[in-house]
Amino acid sequence: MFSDPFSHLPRTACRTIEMQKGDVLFRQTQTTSGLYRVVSGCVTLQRTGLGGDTLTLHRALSGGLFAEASVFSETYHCDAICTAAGSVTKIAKVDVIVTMQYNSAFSEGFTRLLAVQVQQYRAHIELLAIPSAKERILAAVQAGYLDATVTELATRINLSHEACYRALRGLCDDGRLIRVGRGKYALP
Amino acid sequence: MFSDPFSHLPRTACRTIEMQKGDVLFRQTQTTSGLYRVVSGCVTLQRTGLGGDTLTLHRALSGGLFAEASVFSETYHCDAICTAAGSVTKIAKVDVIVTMQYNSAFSEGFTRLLAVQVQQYRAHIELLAIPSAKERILAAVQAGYLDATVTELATRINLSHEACYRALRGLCDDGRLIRVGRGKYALP
DNA sequence: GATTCTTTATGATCTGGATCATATGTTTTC
DNA sequence: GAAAACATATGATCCAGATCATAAAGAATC
Repeated sequence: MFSDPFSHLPRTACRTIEMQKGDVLFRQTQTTSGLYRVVSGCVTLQRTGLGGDTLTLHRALSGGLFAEASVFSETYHCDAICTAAGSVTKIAKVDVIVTMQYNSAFSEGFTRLLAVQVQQYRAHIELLAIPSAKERILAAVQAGYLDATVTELATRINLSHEACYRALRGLCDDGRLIRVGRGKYALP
Repeated sequence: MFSDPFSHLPRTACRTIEMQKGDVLFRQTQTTSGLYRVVSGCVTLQRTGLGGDTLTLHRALSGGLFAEASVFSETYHCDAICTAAGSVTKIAKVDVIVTMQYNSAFSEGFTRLLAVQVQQYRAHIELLAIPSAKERILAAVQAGYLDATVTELATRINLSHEACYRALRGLCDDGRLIRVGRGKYALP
């Protein structure tokens, strides 16, 4: 595993912000000032269309970054709203830009981090395209998605938890998965 | 719109490769030598698990890049198989690495390109999570997805074309979309 | 220009997953 | 330690989208 590229930044580059549900971190069209990492809680990125309808663009959870592209843009392209209380670390855009220019380890690390995310999102999109619940779950287990609760897995792959449990049982009946304990499954 | 960062590379960095269906561009565990852009045709990235099952990680179409992360890795993490005849441009890893270090316009452009892709994939994943066909299609039209055929739109958002057409009609009946022609729909 | 192929479009039927309902076991809260 | 909340798990029923079938229109090929 690779170290966090943001550790190359000056300590002053990172500022922790506490947030309550409903707090707005930034608004669309505001001048960009930084990117963020969620420490705890949840932040939803969304955009409001001309008709007033809200389009959700991302839900950033604990450990996840968001607004990376703001480094390259004058203004934010959406709103960031706290949807579960917690805290975020704001990483100052100025420091990111300067460090990118003068510290190649940071520059490379940041780019690598984005490239790996691209990989992961592409794979996830392919997985979501698998029509059958059973096959999708098997692929998800193979891809290492079952690292928390089964209900979280279900949500993550767009299934109800009932469908998820049933398919897990079906896969065990088929000998394609092994139930090693309550909520725990392994590949044979 | 931003220019292609790869235009900063020396001309010798890019090599066009013709491919037939079934051709292998690289194999998992092979030493990395470059990343690719699809000129025409289709390339599928896949990984074979211990059980012999194949997991599709990405389908790269015309204009799309793949194997960006190979720049940061010793070996390819999957196989790249041609699934529709055409050609790809192979971009030499060595040139990417060197240009990244000495040409900040390239470095920044490449990083931006990845950041924008992250944004787009995240938004796509949120869209795929919309349960109802009608709402998913409306969101897709709002997000600009209906830029080709309705059947392509349907596939892209994991719906059958029949469900897609029916939902489009429903949205028109509701006054939430306007049918401006055969296969053409606009927002009110 | 005729033929073939593809896209658009619709109706009927089927089905796999969603929803509803319930129970048990585990974890968290007080 | 008791109560509340949450995760795991299952059965029954429902339903929204998939599948099957068909037709018309438009694009591509010869």
